[in-house]
Amino acid sequence: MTRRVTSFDVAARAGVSQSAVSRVFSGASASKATSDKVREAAEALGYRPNVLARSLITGRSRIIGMVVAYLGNPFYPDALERFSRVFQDEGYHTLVFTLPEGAGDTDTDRIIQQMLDHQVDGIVLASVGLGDALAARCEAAGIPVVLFNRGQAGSGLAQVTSANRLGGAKVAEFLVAGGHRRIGHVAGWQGSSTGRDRTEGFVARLAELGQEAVGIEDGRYDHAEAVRATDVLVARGVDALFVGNDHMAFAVMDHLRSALGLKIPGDVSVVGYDDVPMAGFAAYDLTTVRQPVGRMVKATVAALVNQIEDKSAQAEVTEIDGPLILRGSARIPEGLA
Amino acid sequence: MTRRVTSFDVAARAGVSQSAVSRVFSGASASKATSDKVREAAEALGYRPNVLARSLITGRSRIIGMVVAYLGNPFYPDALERFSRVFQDEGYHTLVFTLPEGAGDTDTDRIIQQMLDHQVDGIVLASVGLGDALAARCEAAGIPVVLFNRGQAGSGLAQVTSANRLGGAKVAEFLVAGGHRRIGHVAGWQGSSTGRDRTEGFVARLAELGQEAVGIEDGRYDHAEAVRATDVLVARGVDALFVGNDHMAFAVMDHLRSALGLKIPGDVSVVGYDDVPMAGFAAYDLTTVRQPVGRMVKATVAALVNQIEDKSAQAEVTEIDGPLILRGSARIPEGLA
DNA sequence: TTGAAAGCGGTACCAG
DNA sequence: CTGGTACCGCTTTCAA
Repeated sequence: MTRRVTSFDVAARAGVSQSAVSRVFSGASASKATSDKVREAAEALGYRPNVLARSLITGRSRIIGMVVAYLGNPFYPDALERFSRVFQDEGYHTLVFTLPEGAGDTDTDRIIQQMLDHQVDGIVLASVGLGDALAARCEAAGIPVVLFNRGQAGSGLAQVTSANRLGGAKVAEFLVAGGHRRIGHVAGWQGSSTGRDRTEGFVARLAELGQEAVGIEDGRYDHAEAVRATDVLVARGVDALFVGNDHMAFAVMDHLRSALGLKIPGDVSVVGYDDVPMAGFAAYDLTTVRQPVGRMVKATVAALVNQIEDKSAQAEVTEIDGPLILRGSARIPEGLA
Repeated sequence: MTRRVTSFDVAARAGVSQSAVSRVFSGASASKATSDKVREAAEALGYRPNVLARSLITGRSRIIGMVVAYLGNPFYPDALERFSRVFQDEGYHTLVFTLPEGAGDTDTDRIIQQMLDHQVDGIVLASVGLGDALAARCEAAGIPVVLFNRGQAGSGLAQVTSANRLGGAKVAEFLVAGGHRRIGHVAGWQGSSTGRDRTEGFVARLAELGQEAVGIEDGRYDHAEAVRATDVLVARGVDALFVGNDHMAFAVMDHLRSALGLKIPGDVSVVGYDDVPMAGFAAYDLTTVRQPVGRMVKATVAALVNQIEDKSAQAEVTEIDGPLILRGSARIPEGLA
């Protein structure tokens, strides 16, 4: 293990000052002649600037802290993968923290603390709430935070979601147009903005169409809960089910078919939300609402980078709109889909 | 945004030297009196040591670089989650890199380079090969590498896998004991040690039991390929299928049922490998081989930390053994399961 | 044990 | 544009 090559080594070999080397690699002004000499020497020596030293003085680490909670829901690995890639393209790197199952404020606190210790330039919280105290700490430290796929009213935090209310409304339209008159709803966790918004949009549009849900049960984004909710709704004789997210929807369809012996579609139509990769399976050929994950991720990154680079930038609340595509095996109404 | 509190501030307030503060926080020798004064002052000021500065001088960042390739396969998000947690417990943090679909050596090269730039203390490659040149670079930089869930013969790299050969053999026993005589195999990618080993163990034990597979097709860990392979094998009249991993197995079962209209079990039994969370679905109540993910992760972390802390430690090849549990909906032989 | 001082490897401001 | 120099915040000898 040979000693690290430093900018001094490069300077010596190139016959310039160490400052010159620094300028060349930090993109500051330098004549072409100097630049060439330096690059050549660096190349020969295998020199790479020390990121730590740079961060120490500039005060920016080019590292983003990312907190993910539900990696069991295929939506998040997908998002994580995109994040890491997009950040990389922007010259940032991703320090990942996962939150235990029943994590409390203490856990979140510790994690945030660790991020601050590492001088992250920004934080992405994927479906994780942030206590007001912590938000304040981040603000005091001057670290931008963006909430991904979850809003927090009045938090003053930047947040990116998709048009969940609109999505919920579309599902209502879809099912009603499909001739369903006994529609049930296995809701996403009502403690989350995402869950609430979808439900709200759904219920509101249903009412506009002169209908009311046969029943609404909170599935809490949990398989077992979703199954329980399904049983309740099936007992009330639903002919269609709107499930708060695909992860639950798979379990629900599975339960309907295997345990309850119902046909989908036929006995009951099911519509999910998220369009996670698994939706490709034939047996789970779910009618679903596509979330524009790609654009959500890009918007999140943009919002973060924006705040990092321009400290005066406002924390904005972004709602990604767009063609929420419905498709799949539910009884498809004419003119829709 | 107030200026960061430094060890000097704490020193001033505690009435000691800055060195004293440093010692207290780096666990070096200090009298109880000093220690108390310092801690109190630190507490009052909200002081936290600057990780970057510390890393710069110590040469250890306490950051692990982790490269993941197939986040689409539920096995990996699960592993990632465990890694991040176990590393956290050990006082390390996880910098995540994802590899694009058809990533070549260039991509891996760039990623490794970035890790080196960040002075990671160690690298975990989850199912990603590492070119010899790159391995050499890591070695030169004195950075330990551990291959997770994939071996690379003669690489001299530390690697952790489970007993894949044994697992494959157990599947052979299981299916034969279940009375199957026309067994097919949708293999895991034969370019991977994991895939090869499972297949080898399977084939060898089958031979010992006086049987031969009706057919072996490489599924390449890909849905479409697995489905294609399934068609081929079904055409040959298989009554049982061993699929190289659960991710493919779900697609295979799905195809068998939905497209081909076969009953599982009944027309054909299916055994997968990995025991990813989805296996809990009733319709996909897959008979599967459980990989001891938890222990694999712990072993990987241990191997890495070991090499980091004791530079003279050997890069070991670990094969996690243990009760590979078979279960699920396949035709279950007496005395097994 | 303790404090003073020398770095770790860069960046940024300075005068030239 | 260039080189000299202070400094980022901490760890680590070294004497005292």
